[in-house]
Amino acid sequence: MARERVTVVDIARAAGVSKSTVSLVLQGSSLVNEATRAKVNAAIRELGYVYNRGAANLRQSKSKIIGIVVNDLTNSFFAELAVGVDAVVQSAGFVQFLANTGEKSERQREVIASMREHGVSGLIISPARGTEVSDLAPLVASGIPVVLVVRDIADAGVSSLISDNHAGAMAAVRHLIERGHRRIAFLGGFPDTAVFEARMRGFRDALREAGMPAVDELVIGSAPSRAGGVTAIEQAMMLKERPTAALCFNDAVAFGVCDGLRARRLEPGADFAVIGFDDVIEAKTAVPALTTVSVDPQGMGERAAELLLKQIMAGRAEPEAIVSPVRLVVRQSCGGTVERRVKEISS
Amino acid sequence: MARERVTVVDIARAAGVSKSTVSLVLQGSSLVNEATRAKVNAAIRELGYVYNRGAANLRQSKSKIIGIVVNDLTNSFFAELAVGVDAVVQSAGFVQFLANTGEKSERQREVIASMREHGVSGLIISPARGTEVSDLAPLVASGIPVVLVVRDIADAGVSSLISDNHAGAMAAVRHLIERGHRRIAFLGGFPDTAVFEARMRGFRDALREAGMPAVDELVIGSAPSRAGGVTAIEQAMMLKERPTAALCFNDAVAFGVCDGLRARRLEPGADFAVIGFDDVIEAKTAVPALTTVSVDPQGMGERAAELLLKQIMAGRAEPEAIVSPVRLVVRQSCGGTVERRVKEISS
DNA sequence: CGAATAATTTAGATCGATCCAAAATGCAAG
DNA sequence: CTTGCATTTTGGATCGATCTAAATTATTCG
Repeated sequence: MARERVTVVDIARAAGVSKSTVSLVLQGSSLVNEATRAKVNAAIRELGYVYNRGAANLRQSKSKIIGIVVNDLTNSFFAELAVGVDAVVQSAGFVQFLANTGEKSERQREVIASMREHGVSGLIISPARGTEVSDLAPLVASGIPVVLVVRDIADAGVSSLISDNHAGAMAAVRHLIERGHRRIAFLGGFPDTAVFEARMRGFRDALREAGMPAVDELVIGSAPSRAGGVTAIEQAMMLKERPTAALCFNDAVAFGVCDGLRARRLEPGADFAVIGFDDVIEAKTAVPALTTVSVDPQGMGERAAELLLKQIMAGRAEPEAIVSPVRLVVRQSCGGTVERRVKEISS
Repeated sequence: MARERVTVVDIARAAGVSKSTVSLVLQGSSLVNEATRAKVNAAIRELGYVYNRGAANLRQSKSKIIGIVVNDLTNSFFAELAVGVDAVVQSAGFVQFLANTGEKSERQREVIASMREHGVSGLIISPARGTEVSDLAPLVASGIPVVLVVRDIADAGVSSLISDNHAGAMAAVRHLIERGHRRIAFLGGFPDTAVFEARMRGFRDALREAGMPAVDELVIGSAPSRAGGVTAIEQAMMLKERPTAALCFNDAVAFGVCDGLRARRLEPGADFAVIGFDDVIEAKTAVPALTTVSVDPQGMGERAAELLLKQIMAGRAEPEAIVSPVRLVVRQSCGGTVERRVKEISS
């Protein structure tokens, strides 16, 4: 196998036309006669021609590649985000370079550089923890469109698409208060991130609004993972005055909290109210189904991709900062008996 | 911003040398004098030069891109697989094109074609359901290295890396029998897939080995998801003679089965033994921790990537069919009290 | 039928790097 | 101060497509 590459010249020869004509056909130009177009297409099929996008890009100096870099692909939130991006991007005729940084900003620098070398025409980035404006500076200076998702970086000078973490957290806590809870914990997440900060502020503001004190020992950070949730709830249950409900940093933490409760023979939902954040797919089917603030990761990926494509098409666009509305989906884990009751929040 | 592209010629001019010399420096050639190398590197930094890999690829007719196409990225098994591939591939200086087919073979055809046009130098494919040899034929005919993972396709003429599904299922069922279970179900998965077939065969063979009858009504297919697991266990518990244990098609199904059991006030582990398949990260931290046949998705991704890279380097390699060993990790969900007892199976 | 106009087709330069063969330079020995 | 050999550097062709401007062919019409 592995025979010589078939090029436009080969198929031009086979079809008895010039390579220019072949190029026209490849681009679906209307300038070319039906009969010749048919001849050329026949030759293309005959010789098993494969278009060389790299060569075309070189001449046109633009590509149909977009890059997406995520901080943790093993977290299904980000996997779903990537799926959303992929769907939009593919149907626009682009392909995506996907890289996982695993929260390491060194690797993030490398992969962004690598993507630039490959000539991506736009980049969607969910920044690694601790990413600074200076990490992104050379990229934004180059003028290629960038959309930040999930985590914003102040003054980076690029578009961003984040969810309304503050409003979501407030709505969740209000709901818990309405149900009669008076000792509510905020569990999980790394305290030095903007997302944590926003959700925690929502938590605090809702308590203040209800005239309830914010007890510091009820805010317990941890890794934003299932395992982190287990340790956070364990710590919470060691307190003299235990909480009766918790808003969790994200769904993974919430699942861990449920696990940890069961390990102490407490039934999530019945004995202790748990609310998550993100609404990953498993949230709906878990038992008990998880009450959570729905961020719709896949939809967010789609919107990020659309925003990026818009900017790519427009050439030069003003950076937009979009805050995506969020809604509380009440399921069983917060003691609700009402399935599928949905509260619209917004912004 | 968005100024003119800086090319080798520009930096050659700035450094007062020829573009050939610059090219040599870029490739880290030892032919070039230390002093000039320094001058060139200075100019590169000064002008903010970005290497154009596309142009280089054109001349060298080889790229540092590998493609990975997965059938369902929202399944964390495949997300982890992709992470494993990414890790190896990145440290070998490659980047990965990742595409999600969502089990649609039409989309699979498109993305494979697109990747070929972009000149990937190798492809790792976890085929969509119902992929035929003919779907892959043009690809393998082109001679570019391909590694099939997770699902093999007979006679495709390419390398494959699958887990030892048969041995894994047998070990799991043997374990359940040792614990005294006599009515064991096989739950979840689409019956028309090779993976299902292999795992089910292992299930049957272990029963036969123990002289136990294989009861058809105890084999219940479903979607290979958490939701599918819920419906499968519900169906199983409707039988007159209920099972006391189940081997599940994969971990997602197993989690669903646990959910379904709880919904009936049965505690997985204590009241009913559940064994999964794959060993996704959550298996360890779930409560009860899931006994499962460990496939190590991330490790599998790494090995697939290594195999592919080997073939790319070798130019032309014989297709290998690797069956990756698998081990039963006994945790709590099968009623075990022994934590972290590990049985090595193999093949 | 020939000029004018419209519809097709094409030669050759070009994108940004690599590679080859050949030229330029440095250095040691005679 | 050459000659000979090793070390560096370089011009120009090349990869496979696109693009421009111009050439060719077809069609219309007075």
